[in-house]
Amino acid sequence: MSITTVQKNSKRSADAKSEGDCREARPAPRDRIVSTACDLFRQHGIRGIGVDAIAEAAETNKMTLYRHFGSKDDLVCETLKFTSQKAAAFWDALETAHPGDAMAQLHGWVKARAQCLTDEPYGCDLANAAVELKEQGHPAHAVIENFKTAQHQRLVLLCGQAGVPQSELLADTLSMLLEGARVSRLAIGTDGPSAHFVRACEATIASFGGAR
Amino acid sequence: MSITTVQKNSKRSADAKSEGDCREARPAPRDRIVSTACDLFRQHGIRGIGVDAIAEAAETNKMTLYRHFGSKDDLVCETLKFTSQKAAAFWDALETAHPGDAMAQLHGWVKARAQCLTDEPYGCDLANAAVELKEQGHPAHAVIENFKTAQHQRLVLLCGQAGVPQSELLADTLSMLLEGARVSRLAIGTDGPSAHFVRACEATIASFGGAR
DNA sequence: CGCAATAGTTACCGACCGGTCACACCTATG
DNA sequence: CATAGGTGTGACCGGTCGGTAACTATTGCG
Repeated sequence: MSITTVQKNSKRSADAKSEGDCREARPAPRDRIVSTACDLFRQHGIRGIGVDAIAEAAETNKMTLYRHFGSKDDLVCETLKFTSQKAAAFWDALETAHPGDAMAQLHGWVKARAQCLTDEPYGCDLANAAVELKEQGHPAHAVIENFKTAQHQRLVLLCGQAGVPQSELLADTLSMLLEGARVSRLAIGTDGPSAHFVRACEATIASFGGAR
Repeated sequence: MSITTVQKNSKRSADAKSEGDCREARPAPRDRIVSTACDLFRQHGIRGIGVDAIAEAAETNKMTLYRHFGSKDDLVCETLKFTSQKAAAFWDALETAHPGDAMAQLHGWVKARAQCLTDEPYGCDLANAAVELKEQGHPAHAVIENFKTAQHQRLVLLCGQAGVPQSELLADTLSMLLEGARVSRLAIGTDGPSAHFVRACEATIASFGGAR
């Protein structure tokens, strides 16, 4: 029970004097909260973790949390935006890895997404939030829709640049394959359909004339 | 507030005398609870609705609910089994619609699933439960895994009967397409990739040599 | 009829939830 | 040194949650 309370207060004053320069100066409370909330929402679900537990895990307290975020829903939105921003870097890395070669980028997309499937078996935070937050008009829905639409548009663009005929249908297919692989991975595990995500994607791309 | 409390108690005694035979004798409490819980879990999420609200919506009370189900988790499992059983009837209907013609059944599967996408925009109850219930060892996970595995095996069998080469990969692909279409439909709406679910499936089947 | 099983009612419990308050604390800057 | 702003602390609030107890009402069946 009390194991979770490891090291909390008077950390700055004590450590700053005893350990001297223990740099890597830990992030500001707000950043710690967002990052920690991200993890805990993933582990327990948005409804499955309380703001008090989040604050404690972030080595701060509920009052500070509410000074930075107006409500739990607000915090949820910020964590989803946080995840979205990290996803944006993925596309940049893809382009620098295969500059100018859209088809190679497409195959790289498949490979990278397959890696995500094994590295992050919890699925997509945004999609999971969409499943969990049924309340109509919840502010998170806008964040989710923007993110998912943007991700899909990037894929549509990539398929178009690769010169594939019916590029939009290919992008739709690949989007559904990824989304389905993630939820299948979560529901049945590694031995389900998601095991053949790469083969399915490659076969699909080839059937669209992407072999050349 | 009190609008929800429409007609509750002394229904049997009063109505039986006044209205005479108002048959269609409403289901037993247990069945009403399971059916109602199914709907409410869909609308608000499993964690988003309380047992008290479920009992009231089922025109009974919490005490009766707990006489039939050991806990809320138990009720959750029963509702998931209930949904699973209804899904089994789907496959029978598919076979009677196209007896002996596996390829026609496969195309019928696509069509029927597309219909589900528009009729039931909330996605798959079992998959949603898998997303929402993160607790390790939750009894629902076994129900979900059994159901998803069984559904996929039926599809594998169907693809095999249709004489498609690489039938298992085709089944995997179609499974992921369906699962992805449902979550995409839920996250982005009707204009997302799920809009082209049928075209994606048909193109996939054709590319596997299923056109003959 | 009389009995047993099922169902309804009310109240209650402890735990936890999101959110707020008042107040003490620390640290950087002037 | 003094001041101000961000931070930590603990108590508190009303509400809701899952689950239980005790008692009454109703029903079906021998």
